[in-house]
Order: sequence, then structure tokens, then C-alpha cells
Amino acid sequence: MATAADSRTPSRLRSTPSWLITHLAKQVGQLQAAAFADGEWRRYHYALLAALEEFGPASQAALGRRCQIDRSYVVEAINELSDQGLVVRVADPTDRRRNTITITEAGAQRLHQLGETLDEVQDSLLAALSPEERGHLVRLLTRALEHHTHPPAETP
Amino acid sequence: MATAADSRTPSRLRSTPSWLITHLAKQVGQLQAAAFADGEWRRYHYALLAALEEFGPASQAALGRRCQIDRSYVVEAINELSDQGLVVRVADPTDRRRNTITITEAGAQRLHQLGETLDEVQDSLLAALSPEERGHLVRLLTRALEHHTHPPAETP
DNA sequence: CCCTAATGTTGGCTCGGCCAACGTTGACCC
DNA sequence: GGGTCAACGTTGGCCGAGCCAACATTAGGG
Repeated sequence: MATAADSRTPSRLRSTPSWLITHLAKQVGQLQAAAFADGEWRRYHYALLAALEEFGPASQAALGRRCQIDRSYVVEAINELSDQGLVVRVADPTDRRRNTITITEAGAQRLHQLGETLDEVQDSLLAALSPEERGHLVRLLTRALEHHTHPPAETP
Repeated sequence: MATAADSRTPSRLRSTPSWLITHLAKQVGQLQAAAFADGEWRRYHYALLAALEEFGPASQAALGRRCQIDRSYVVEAINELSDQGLVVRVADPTDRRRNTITITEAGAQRLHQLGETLDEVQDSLLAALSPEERGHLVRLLTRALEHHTHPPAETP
């Protein structure tokens, strides 16, 4: 008895940005999981492929920095990507510590496929918002995030 | 060599709402962890106390629904809260399946303490945004979220 | 030449979210 | 009244992600 009335969220939470953000992130997780239920998909694949396509071949460490992924996860993800032929891993002759990762033709295709599916995810995520509002939201989120990734200025 | 140049995020990611949201959520996690480094703190404590204060005593299941927490986590969290005397768990005489959870005076105090610390977290989270922008962000996030929690209308 | 730092890789820890199971108990209906 | 179904609290497990430590190899700078 009472599943309607007692499911109201405390106002303290509804007005707290961090709560809203973490819960929206939960929604993101579910929507992505649903969209990629097929199987072959890791959250990071898209990020890595995107970085490779935009900036060209790079070392694993550089990829991790760009996508903000831990080095250990880069290893796994690149393994999977290269198993599928979406990416090529070659030892860098000029620096024998590094591997040079290069995106393949198939990788670029997959990137675009994933991109389309991801677009649909965004659509259902932000279904309640108009295009202008979505743009606004993206700008606000971007500014908030950038403030943490490059700390803007010291106050000495 | 090159930690500055190769740390640029792919534009595909920067413009993807889901990516922004999950990464902001990561920031939330770190900021909260830093703010509550003292120890005695679970992500859920605040939510549960807030629900109890706003809506009065409730069963564990109702709390879970309100805060969107899994029943299993409610058990743990209520254990911890009652160990600290912030909450009282009594068997409901009218329905012997239920426990009635009630917030104590100490619990209310703790709620407000946590609230203040949380406010600081919001401040540093959204440091890059003006008060108006923060309000705007909250409204946008709220609308996006509500669309998923109460699905608005069916399209028959 | 030595010391530091970066790289790729492996492994482990923790937390959150999710789901399954179970025994107990209420509600509902024939 | 008995039987069925649903809710409740509780325990347990699985999986994904973030984080950090360690290690051997290799570059680079003093």
C-alpha cells in the first residue's frame, strides 16, 4: 500500500546539484546499457576511437590523458579494440617504451556507428528539453567541468 | 614529453551530454570524498535523514523508494545510522513486516551539519558558474530527471 | 654514469547499482 | 477458513568503474 505517495523525493535532494548529477549519470548508464545490449561495447571504446580519429595515432598514455581514463583500463580497451581489428598497436621505434595506436578503417566506421547510437541515447536522456535548452545545458556542464580539469587561476 | 598538448579532450566527447554528465559525476564523487574524509559518512546517510525529516517516520522500503536506493543498501545505511543514534528502528506493531524508522534529535543535527558541508561541495563543483547559472542548471537537470522518474505520457 | 621519470602491464581494493533468494507477514478472494 | 499473491527486511552475490601500487623496461638530464 502506497507506492505513489511515498515515492516523492525529498526536496533537499531535488535541489542539490550533486544529487541531480549523480542520478542523471545513473540514467546515462542504464540508457547506454540498453542501447548497446548487443554486447560488443565498452564505455571507453567510443572515447578512444574518437581521440584517435581526431588527433591521430598516439601512445596509450596520451590516450588515457585525453579521455581521462586510467592507464590500466586503456590496456584492456585497446586489447579489445585491436582484437576486433578496429585499432593497430605497434611498438614505437623512436621510443621503445611506447606503443603507437592507430585507428583502422574499420575502426573509423565503428566510431560512426557508435556515434549514431550514442546520439539516440542523448535524445532519450534529454527528451524533456528543447534543442536550445540542450545546448544551454551542454555549455553549463562544459564550463563546470573545465573549471576542474584546467584549474583556471591561482589566488596567491 | 608532451603532457600539455596531448591532454586535450576529443571534441566528440566534449559535446556529448552523457559524457559531460558522467564526468561531472566523477568530480562529485571526488569532491564529496574529500569533504567527508573524516570517515563517518556514506553517500546515502544524507538522503535518508533528509527523507525522514521531511516526510516523518517511514518504513525502510518507503525510504528506498523516495531516495531511489536499493533495499539492501537501506538496510546497511540504517544499521550505521542507528548505531550512531541518529535514527531509531522500531518494529511496526500494525504491520509486523515493517520497521518504522524515526529520526532522532541527533540525527536532525547531523543532517544540518552534512547539509552545510554539502553546500560547500556544490560551491566548488559549480565554482565556474554564477548563481543564476546554477539555478538554471538545476532546473534543466531536474526536468531531464523527472522525465525519467515519472514517465510523462504514453503515446498510444 | 647515475638518478629520476615515463611507459605498458598486472593485480588488487572499494564503492555503487543491480538482482535473486529466503522466511515472515498482510491483504485479498473464493 | 484456507489459499494465493504481494510486500517487507535481510543476506548474498555479480559486475562495472575509479583508484592506486608495483614492476620491469626505457629515456632523458645532471
